[in-house]
Amino acid sequence: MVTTPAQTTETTHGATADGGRDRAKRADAVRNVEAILAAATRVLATDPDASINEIAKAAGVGRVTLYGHFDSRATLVREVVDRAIAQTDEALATVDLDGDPREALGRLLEATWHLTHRFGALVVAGSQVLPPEEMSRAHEGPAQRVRGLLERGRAAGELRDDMPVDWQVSVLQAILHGASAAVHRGEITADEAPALVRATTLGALSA
Amino acid sequence: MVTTPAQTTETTHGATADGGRDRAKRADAVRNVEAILAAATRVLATDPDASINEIAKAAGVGRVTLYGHFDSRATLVREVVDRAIAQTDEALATVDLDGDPREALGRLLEATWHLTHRFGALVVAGSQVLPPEEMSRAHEGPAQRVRGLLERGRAAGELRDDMPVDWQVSVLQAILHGASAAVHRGEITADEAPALVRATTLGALSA
DNA sequence: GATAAACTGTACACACTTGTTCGAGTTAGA
DNA sequence: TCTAACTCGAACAAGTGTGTACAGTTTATC
Repeated sequence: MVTTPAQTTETTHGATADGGRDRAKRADAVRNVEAILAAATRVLATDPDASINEIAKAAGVGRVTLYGHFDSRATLVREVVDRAIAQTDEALATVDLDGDPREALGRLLEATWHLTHRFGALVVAGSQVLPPEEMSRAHEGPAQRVRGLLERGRAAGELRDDMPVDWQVSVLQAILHGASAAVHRGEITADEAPALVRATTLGALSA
Repeated sequence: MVTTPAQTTETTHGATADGGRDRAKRADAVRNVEAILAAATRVLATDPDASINEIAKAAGVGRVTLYGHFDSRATLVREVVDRAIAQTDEALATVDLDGDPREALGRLLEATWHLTHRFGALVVAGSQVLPPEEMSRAHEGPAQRVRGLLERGRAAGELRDDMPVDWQVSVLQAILHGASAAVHRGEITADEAPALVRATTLGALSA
């Protein structure tokens, strides 16, 4: 699902606020917004300090065009982080978390791995421009899903319950990010990563 | 062991290169160099983008004084990272890695945990200004120690050997950094961290 | 006590980034 | 076809950070 930014302020070269226009946004404008968001996601995932100029170039648009769609770098980063979290939540929503907790955890990890690898350092970029509560709130949906499954596994005696569940969520995230970093360093391949993440995480969390 | 920077270029206010002076560095200069290195370590461990100004203030010296001892921000960061790695290697050298591999791993993790928590994002700061090979080389000593122990545990059948040993080294590092981040977020305390790290890592790596 | 080493605040130059303005050209959609 | 939406390069302003120069002050060591 593609979300486009709500432009609530007038842009500098006369483009009106959404509320004031007689018709929907032009097709090339819609395409450019999507190109900017995709480029920002890609670039910020590996370099959270990337400039507006670098993002605009990666998107194939001018800086003024980017500013025509996003009020500031912070606005763009917020939009990109929100989209990533929404896509994560949406992808996790399709994962079957019923049945055996350990098998469900394996399925969850498979889905989550791809998202973590794709979004990488985006969280760092977000942390630099967004307040901590906003970042925390953004993460709550996906984290709650994971926590719910871990609670079920602990209650069933399949996952260890001698450590805080929030710590277990952190471990899961740490292993996922570590796998992404290892792929970037060339130590493992992206194909090998899911199985390694699954085996390692299940080993760490199993009763 | 304190290492001081080798000043191979003349500084702006006439201080000569080490080779050219008739006597050792003054005591207050030695003290300032140590203050700068300690401040840089502390500041960069939590904010890898910290400016020269922030580091100088934290060290209680002027910016020009800092530039008197270090040619550039990159030079300072390199020195700080090298010191951290040397201190890590030195601390690990005192850990008894003989006997039962799992127990030895527990002792290694206890020592490593403190270092990881202390140095935190220093690695990020280093990665931003140093070439990848240099960062890799810097890590080789400590990583080799860990790898050696893991190989021994694998050969003894105590640690799982169905995954690459370099991946296991990455997992160990990921869990350590994850624990440090969890302490910073207030999810666990620094006192709880060692036991959690030990239990989780042994779970993840045990046969 | 003398003197060189060391420190410091101020100022400057340069580079980069963010955000804005302008005027001209292009494009999409009615 | 017409026109408003949209794009864009150039230029500008402001801010930040890095690194250098200067001149005066302070400190340590012989």
